[in-house]
Amino acid sequence: MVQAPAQVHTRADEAFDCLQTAIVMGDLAPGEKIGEVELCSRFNLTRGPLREALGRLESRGLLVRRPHAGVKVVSVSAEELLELYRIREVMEGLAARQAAERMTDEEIRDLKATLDSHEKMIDEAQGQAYYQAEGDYDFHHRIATGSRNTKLAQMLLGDLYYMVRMYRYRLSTSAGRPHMALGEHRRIVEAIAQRDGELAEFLMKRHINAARQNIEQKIQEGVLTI
Amino acid sequence: MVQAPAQVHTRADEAFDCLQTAIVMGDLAPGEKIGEVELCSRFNLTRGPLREALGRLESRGLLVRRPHAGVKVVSVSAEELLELYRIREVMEGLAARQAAERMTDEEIRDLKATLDSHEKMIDEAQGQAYYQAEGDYDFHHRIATGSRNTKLAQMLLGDLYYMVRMYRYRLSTSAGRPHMALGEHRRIVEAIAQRDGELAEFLMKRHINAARQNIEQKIQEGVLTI
DNA sequence: TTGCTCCATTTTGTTGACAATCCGGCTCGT
DNA sequence: ACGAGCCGGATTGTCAACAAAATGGAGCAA
Repeated sequence: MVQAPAQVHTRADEAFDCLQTAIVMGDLAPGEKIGEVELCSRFNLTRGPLREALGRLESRGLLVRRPHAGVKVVSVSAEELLELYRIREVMEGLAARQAAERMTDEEIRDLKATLDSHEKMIDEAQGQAYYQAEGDYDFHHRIATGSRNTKLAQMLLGDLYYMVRMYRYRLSTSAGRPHMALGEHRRIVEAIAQRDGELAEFLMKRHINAARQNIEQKIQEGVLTI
Repeated sequence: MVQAPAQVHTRADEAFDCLQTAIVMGDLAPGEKIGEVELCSRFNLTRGPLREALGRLESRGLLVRRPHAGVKVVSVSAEELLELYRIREVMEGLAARQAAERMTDEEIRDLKATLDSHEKMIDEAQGQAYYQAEGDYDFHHRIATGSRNTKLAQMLLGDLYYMVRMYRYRLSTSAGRPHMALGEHRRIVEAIAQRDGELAEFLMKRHINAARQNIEQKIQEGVLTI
């Protein structure tokens, strides 16, 4: 979807991608228990590759599987969603620090350009928070890969983001935050451009902390029901 | 092995555990390419469950798989091992902080008792750094679960520790560090007992940072060849 | 009526065989 | 002699049928 797979030749990879996007997009509701044969008919697969993909998904924590009892999409509680942001805070803080130390000048230029395009998108489609959500993901994606920390990027991109995005589609970010978030992004990039890792880490942690508090507030207001 | 699986009924789980421990213990050398049928005969399995386990292992980053070309155990470079410690630093720092806020009094008592038994083990089998390594793992394991952060514990226990342990068996920790590490552990537990999350986080980060520097130094000395 | 037990159906777990793909060695041409 | 193309063997990916286990309902007893 957003992360173009190099080449998906095998059926199992195909099944994996299909299921993953289906879960993230909400086509498969959290807590929903699904039979293997139904999934096979829905995605035109046989059970062999499907089971392999199921194993991968389970290992990533997107679904749980009880022996002989079937699989069901994982349902994350409000508390667990907030915990996810706590993890993001420290991990992306590290990513920002390492990105400041290791990103190439060209990557930093691209990053700035990305922010410019995000700003245009926000201005054009104001209120359409969806684009902001995608843009936000794009920003954090670049920082993660820019850290040159293979495992860190793998954990952020492969584990955390999918779980977060799973809820992004449901709870489009609040109206006021896109502009604020963009400003925070700009300051982070500035710190990276100045190769100030410590500052970049601090700003990134504060940025994600703000996002978490935003969600927390909405939950307390009863706007968000998870 | 060290983590008794609740109940491994399915063959795929069995295969997963076998392969995982085989990789961690070094029975399957990093970079070694292995055929599916050979694995089947070695662990008395059929290819179905094996492939499912292989998918899970790949998803966890313990082995890589090229379509139609076979699987090979992942080989981590020295730089990547150090990067792993950087990730541990921030994640376990968070775990320590949350553990200080959320562990029950009983869990803290158990944690102290664990340290006492570690001390005895170190005194009895001095030089035998192996026990220390296991004890160290046990300590960090308890902190991770004590954080009450499901995903955090899952990522630490399911992803990072296995990769770290993969090298622990090869590069038994240096002679002097066990005693020092134990002292650091004690101070961390003290901070947790006082419910001082901030201090616990700081101490844990410094503890892991020290371990990282220890490894880094040994690599530069040429003692460690990875 | 309520609870338990037993049974049948459905679903999962497993197996072995089949088809597609890649790697190594060989032959042939220049 | 050296490189390119080709073929055979082996290995992986896929499939459909078989066996085991659990859920749900029906029947019976209290």
